[in-house]
Amino acid sequence: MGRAPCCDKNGLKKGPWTPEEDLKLTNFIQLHGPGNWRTLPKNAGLQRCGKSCRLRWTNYLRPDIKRGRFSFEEEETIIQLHSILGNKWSAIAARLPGRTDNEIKNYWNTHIRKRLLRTGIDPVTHAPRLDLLDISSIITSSLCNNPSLLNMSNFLGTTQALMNPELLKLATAILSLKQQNQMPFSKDLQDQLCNSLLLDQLQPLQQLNQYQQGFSSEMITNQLLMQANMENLGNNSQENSTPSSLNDGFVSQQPNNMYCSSNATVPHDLPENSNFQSFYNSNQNFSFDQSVVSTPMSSSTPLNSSSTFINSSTEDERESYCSDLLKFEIPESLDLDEFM
DNA sequence: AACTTTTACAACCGCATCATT
DNA sequence: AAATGATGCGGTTGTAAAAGT
Repeated sequence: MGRAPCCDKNGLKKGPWTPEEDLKLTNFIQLHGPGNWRTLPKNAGLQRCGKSCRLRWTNYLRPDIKRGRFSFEEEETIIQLHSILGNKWSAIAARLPGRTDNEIKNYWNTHIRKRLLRTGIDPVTHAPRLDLLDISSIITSSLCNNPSLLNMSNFLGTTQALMNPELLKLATAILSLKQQNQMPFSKDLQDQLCNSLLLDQLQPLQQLNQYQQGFSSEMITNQLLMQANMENLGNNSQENSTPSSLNDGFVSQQPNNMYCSSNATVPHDLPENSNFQSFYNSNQNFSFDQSVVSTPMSSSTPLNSSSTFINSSTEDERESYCSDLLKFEIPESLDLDEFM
């Protein structure tokens, strides 16, 4: 299929719009409607291409655009919708009256994405960023080599201590070599080194308040243990001696997605293979607010019609809320940018 | 106060898709 | 069926304002 340029660029203005141009465009559209974008600029007396006019109108001048700060609920909605729809900004915008796809995309990239990263959530998968840490191999190894790690507080403390990126890199490198039998040390020395890294020479264990309460810590733990066990089964049948009590106690759920809503109903229009669908299938007690996840294209019910807004919430408050939801924080010392 | 860096967001670009000829 | 044109969409860039040094 051929694709002609949207307009003749010669002599056409680019860059920020002036108030005069805005006025011309607004007046013309109010009088004649948008009509044909290609011919509009000429008819409206604008030295712009039609595409530029369309963008200016749809993203900025349209009278039904809600400007100003995103409300807390809008933000929550964006996050939930993004976890289902991905970067389908127009689809997300369709469920947020008065907001444009461009605005939501910008807000995502400048605020939400960063906040999710800070709180240890992968903004693409919406799952805890375990990918940051090749932690499963560490846990697998340490569990097998040191049964005392089965003590939960030790386990979690170790996990948190490993957030030190330098130690983490060292530990993963050593374990990687160890798994490939490429360690230039004796087995005893290897085990000693691994255990030392994990237990003895790391930072002092920190308070684990955040990990010791709420379902989220359990979910994370489950996921870690699941991964550890899976790798154990797949990679090392000889070492597959993890006590069954480990499975019994913790590997009962496998949540992939950390978001849940207290007043939950079930979306019914999701693709069969969507992450959400698989999550939902295995977690029927989790679901989403119908007001948030409405049937695409069939519902234009405003999302905020009967909801409580928290417009005054600050960035910090929002972050705090996010952390409360997720109960999973990466220490400040961990440089997330390094992993982006 | 001057300079540098970071942040926020408007605008652009190129591709995909749909409609029309 | 193929070519062409219009529009929609998502990724990226440019730049003004704010924050930091």
